[in-house]
Amino acid sequence: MKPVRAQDFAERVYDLVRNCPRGKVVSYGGVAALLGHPRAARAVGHALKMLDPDTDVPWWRVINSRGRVSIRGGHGPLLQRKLLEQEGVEFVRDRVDWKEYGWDGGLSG
DNA sequence: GAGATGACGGGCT
DNA sequence: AAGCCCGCCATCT
Repeated sequence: MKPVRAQDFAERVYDLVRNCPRGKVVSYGGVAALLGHPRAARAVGHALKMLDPDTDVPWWRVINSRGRVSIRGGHGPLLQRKLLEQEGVEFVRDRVDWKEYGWDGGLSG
């Protein structure tokens, strides 16, 4: 058994987000729960925050439990919304419908 | 080691 | 519905 380092947590987040099918979205809490840490939603946000602009992780598919973009300030939220719309995700009242685009963690995509 | 921060979530007012 | 507070976890200073 290889010891689980804190840094690995971020890697697990990236690996899971990479599994998120195109055109779908998942919440921070959802990612955390799938990783075995249902209360580590904030930690997931940190992991994505540390990502580089050249990363291959679809961080934009991760939003908050309200179906809203959590990033504040700058072009961050605008970029995320644009990327999602490019994948077919529709925004209603600046929100995404979970029963329509919500990802349950399975390979349904 | 301790304190503060944040791309969160749920509950209460 | 909108705003405020507390709890949770990982990272940074």
